[in-house]
Formats: sequence, C-alpha cells, structure tokens
Amino acid sequence: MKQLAQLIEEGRITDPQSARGRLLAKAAHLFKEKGYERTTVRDLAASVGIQSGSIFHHFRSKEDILFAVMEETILYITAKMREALERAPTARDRLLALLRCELESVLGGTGEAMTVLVYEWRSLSDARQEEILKLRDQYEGLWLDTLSEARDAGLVKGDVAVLRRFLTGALSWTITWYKSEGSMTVEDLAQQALYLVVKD
Amino acid sequence: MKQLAQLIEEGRITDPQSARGRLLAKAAHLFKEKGYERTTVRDLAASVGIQSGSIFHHFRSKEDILFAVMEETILYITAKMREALERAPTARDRLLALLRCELESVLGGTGEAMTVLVYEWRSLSDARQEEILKLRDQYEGLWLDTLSEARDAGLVKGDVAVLRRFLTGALSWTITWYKSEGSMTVEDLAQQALYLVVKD
DNA sequence: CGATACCAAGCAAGCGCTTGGTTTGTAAAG
DNA sequence: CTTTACAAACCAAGCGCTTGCTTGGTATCG
Repeated sequence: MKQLAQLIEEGRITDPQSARGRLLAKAAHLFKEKGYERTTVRDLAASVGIQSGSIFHHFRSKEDILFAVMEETILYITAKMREALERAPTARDRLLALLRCELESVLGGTGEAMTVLVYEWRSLSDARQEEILKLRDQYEGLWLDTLSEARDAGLVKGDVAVLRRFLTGALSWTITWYKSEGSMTVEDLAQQALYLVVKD
Repeated sequence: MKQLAQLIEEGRITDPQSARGRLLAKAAHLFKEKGYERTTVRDLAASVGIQSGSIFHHFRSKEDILFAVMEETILYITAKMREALERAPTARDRLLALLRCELESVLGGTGEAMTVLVYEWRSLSDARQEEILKLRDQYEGLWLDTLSEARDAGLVKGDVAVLRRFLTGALSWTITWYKSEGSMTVEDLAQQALYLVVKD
C-alpha cells in the first residue's frame, strides 16, 4: 500500500474523513444514482447536511466536483493495479490480477465513482476531458502491456486492442447487474472473465 | 422484411419521412451526443427548424420523445433479430447472426438510438422504465435461447446468463470506440466476438 | 485575532411547457 | 373552377419554476 499512502500524503487523493472527502463520496453516489445533470447542488449539499451555497466554499463549481471524483478515482485504481501487478509472478497471474482489480474497483467501495468515471465524462468540458484521458492512457497502458505479454505466452489470441475493448465493456457493464447478495462472488466473476479470454 | 413492414403499417414504428419521424431521428442524435438532460427542447426544435413550443404539438412532453425513441428502437431490433434467426440454419450460424445483428444495430443507422436505449434509461419515469424492461425481456429471451442452444451443442461453456451479460457490455461499448473509416469492418468485429465466446 | 466553515437570502439565466392566434394542406359543396 | 370549411402544423410570446452560483454576514476554534 506504499503507493496509495503516498498519493494521499501528496494531497493527490483527498482524505475520505475530511469534509471535502465526504462530499466527494456522496457526490459519487448521487452522480451514479441519478446522473450528473439530474443531481443538483442542493442535492449534494443536503446529502452532507449543509446549505447549497456552502458547497462553493469547498469547490469552485459543480463541474469541479465531478472532475475531482473522476481524477481521484483513476489515480487510485491505477495505483492499485500497479501494486497488484507487482505481486503477480506469472503472465496468467497478472492477467487475473487485472481482471480482479478492475472488477473490485467497479463492484466494490469505489464502484460508484468508477461508474461516474465511465459514464459521465460527457459532462466535462473539453479541456478536462483531455486531462482525464491522459490519466486513462496510463491506466490502459498497464492493460495493453499485460495482454500483449499474455499473447506472447500463448494465453490469449486475436487483436489485443480489440480484446481489451471488449473487456472494458464487459467488466464495466457488471455494475448494472451484479448483486453482491447473490451466490456469485467477485472472485467467481474474475474467474469467469479469465475463462472467457484465455484460450487453452 | 415482412415483420418490419408490418410494424410500420401497424403504426408501432413511425415513418422516418414524417415530421414526427424526422424529429425522433434528430432526437436520437442529440440525446446520444449530449445526453438527454443536456439536450433542451429548444435544441430539438432547432434541429428540425421549428419553434420550441411547436414540439408539443407532436409530443406531450420531452420525456415522451425519449420514450418513443427507445420503444421504437427496441421493437425494431427485436424484429430484425427474429428475422436473422429464421435465416440461420445451425446453432453456430444463429449465434453469429445475433452478434452481427446487435453490432449492426449499435454501429449502423440505428446506432444512435441504440446508445440512447442503453445509456439514458435512468431519465425515464419508473413506470416507463418498466415498459421498456418488458420489451427488453423479450429481446434478451432470444439471446438466452440461442446461447443455451449453443451450449448444448458444445459451442460455448460456462454460465449462459453471465456470458450474455459480458456480451451486452462488450458489444454496446463498441459504440464508444469503433470507427467505420478504419480497416476493420462490422463483420470482422462480429467474427472477433464469435471467436471470443466459442470454445473450439 | 484571524482563518476556516458555514448560513440565509436571493439573483440572473435557462428550463419545460402553455397559450392564443396564424398559416397551410385537403377536400367536399356550390 | 371557385368557395367554404376545418383540422393539422406551426409561430411568437412568455409564465412559473429550478438551476448554478454569489453575496454579506455569523459561529467556531486554535
């Protein structure tokens, strides 16, 4: 967890305990549930028990909140993926590690923020879309490297870029249907996904 | 094309030439591009060259427009899938037919409306979400039947319901990245998708 | 005392939608 | 062939409401 702690210390990720952090968590929840446009500043304020105007003491604009949710989320998950990759010895392990990591991000504690990251980027200004895109490229680089390595090892076949894009859709879509109360665990899902891509 | 003509004749699908039909096409385009909430009634009116108030001569509310786009789209694609299934002789053919049909729907002429159907359902009232859901169940039934048949034939393995959900995400996500100007055709994509799910 | 966090009130703009009246297309009646 | 009738399609104006955000002031705490 070295890298994660580092991110918080550097102030790149807000402490979830702080007022700003709590607001971001609630914002992610509301943005996911109702969508960014349907969520009003008054909704956001009410969710943390303050007046709507007081929001602007913490953020310059509503869009700033959306951007912060997205930026912190992608920084967080990229760091987590790097750590998971370091711990995995073989190519197959690394592939499974990424599948598990992405599914945990989508379905776990950061899931709401991940959903916002995936589905609400159109609400950002062009300039900020590009900023997020740069961070996303780093994240996708980890995936493409791992998949290429898996292909060289004969684990997967076909176009790696297309495969990754199929996976992006398949994994992010789980947020719409997966229920943690059911009999299927996230680990089961990761295994099923691995089974889908690996050609034995 | 018997069933499609039938749908139009019954008035279940609006003639694209009519004023209402043209508005629906433009609405699908705008809803996809900017999202339903960010698209104003004034935008919609301007796109067909009338005043904003005149919209309400054709539709009772803005939500009615969204609902019409969604309902007509799902009726259309369900009819197309039924026809494609009838023409396919083997289980493998039928699987490929569905993959091709869904990709063509997402990436072809009805693609914008399909995107709206997939990503904007939260903007509908609960009652109307349910209406769409009923139509969607019929559509998904075709998929599950075909996948079950494929599994019995030893073409695919694993949980059919999970497989379909992975596919839903993977295929619908193509709208965000596929460019028809590139070297890859929709047919290529369908083949790649078939290759992903079929275990030889 | 000064900084931080907040409240109470409200403004300007934009929203979906309504209204009353005008144009346009169609077809029967004279 | 013209006149009359009428509904469908549309315009111009604007109403009532909500939105993101601003402002001036107050409480809290080191």
